[in-house]
Amino acid sequence: MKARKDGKETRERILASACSVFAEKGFRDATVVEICKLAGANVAAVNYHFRDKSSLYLAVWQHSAAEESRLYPVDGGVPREATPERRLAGIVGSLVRRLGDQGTLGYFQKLKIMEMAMPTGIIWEVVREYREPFRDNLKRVIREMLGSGAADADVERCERGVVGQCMVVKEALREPFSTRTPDRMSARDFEEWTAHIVRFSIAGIRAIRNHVKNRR
Amino acid sequence: MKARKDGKETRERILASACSVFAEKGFRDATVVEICKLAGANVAAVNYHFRDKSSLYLAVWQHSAAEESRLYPVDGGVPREATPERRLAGIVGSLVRRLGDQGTLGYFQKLKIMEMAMPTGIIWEVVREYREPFRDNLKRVIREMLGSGAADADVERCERGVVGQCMVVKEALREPFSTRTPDRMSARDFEEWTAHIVRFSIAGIRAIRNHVKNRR
DNA sequence: AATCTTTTGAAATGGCCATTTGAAGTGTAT
DNA sequence: ATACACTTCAAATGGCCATTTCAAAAGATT
Repeated sequence: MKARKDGKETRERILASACSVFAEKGFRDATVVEICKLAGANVAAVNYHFRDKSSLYLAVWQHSAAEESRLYPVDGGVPREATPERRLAGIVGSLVRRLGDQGTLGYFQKLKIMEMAMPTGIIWEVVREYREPFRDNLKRVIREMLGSGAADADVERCERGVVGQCMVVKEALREPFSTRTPDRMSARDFEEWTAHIVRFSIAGIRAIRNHVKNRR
Repeated sequence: MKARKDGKETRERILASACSVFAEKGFRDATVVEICKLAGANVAAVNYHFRDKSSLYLAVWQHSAAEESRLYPVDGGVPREATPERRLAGIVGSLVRRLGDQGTLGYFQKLKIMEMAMPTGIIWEVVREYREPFRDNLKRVIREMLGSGAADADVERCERGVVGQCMVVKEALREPFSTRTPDRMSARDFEEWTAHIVRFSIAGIRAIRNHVKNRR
């Protein structure tokens, strides 16, 4: 009946603050007080708009996952008919460009790493839903490149390897594991990383293809 | 003057419990009460033997890092005179075998991932000390394989890629990112992963070498 | 303007947890 | 045996934080 707009506004301010605070501190170390202070809202607003901290966290994930697959599609914008090599480049480009997102999505990468390292258990469903199409797509590309002789395990290992290479681009370059500040990475840097990973991986996958052929 | 042995014993029981509890829950979510209960000791014992929770965490890292470089040397047991390819295999083998350690060290890999995702700031010094020789060694191997035309950035990217591939072997295969249970991986599985990563990476590095040559 | 509903605010509640405290217990040395 | 330092213990302390509560404020509807 009575739809007030100010309510939705603070809801979104809180969601935005929650994104950055959760990403900075993790689910456990982020406090509701801090999120609300950043949003210029009262603590009770979290209860009112989201029920509790966990549900707020879930909302952050749902929002971010949806936004991410909108801005960085799983195919990287490369058409399905393209060669597998070009499609691989599209996928890696998407993965790496996400890391450099300066807007609402750069933080989400950190959130994902944290969740991988110490699962809260709150967002399993979301992850499965948004990750499965991505993995399936990447596996399909790799399977084409490997040829018919490849086993599922071969595909899986290559897929893991590609993702692993992309993951460390930014996250592993932090204290205490590095003294570099990855926040300084430019768009050019990300392009170079993408090109590197694609070149490296294409050669790697071909080597596995050859090995598989000789194995039989 | 008066050195009692029972003191050292509970100290070590607490240290052992701390290893597993910290690895299971992370620094923040692990509680002193739980650690002590597992160790069969009183809460105050942490204060007495380690000063506080942070120092206990530090002690866990110092212990684990020392143990790790003892059991899994940075060169993987391959002599310095061996070909870079063989030395690479030694390094990757060390990295991957660590993941499968069933003893006191399997947990430490989780701890490292957590610290990478959400640094506590407590153990920076330890990480730098134990990681630098490892990275230097790996970079040296890769530089040899890349040839003299390679820039530092090329070496760095390859090095990151190799480490990234190793990292995801176990950690990324967990809920919610996978439904596999990596605890079931056998020694054979780890060998296959090692062989895969080595083959993949040698081909990748060669491709980068060729590209670098043509670039000039 | 009067009324209803949505939204906000400040303070209170209750739980969890690291750390402290001071006394009691225990091995070691004289 | 006695004294002494080392070690353990149970209970208290104090801080932090999510969540609740209930009254006040304010948009919407008539």
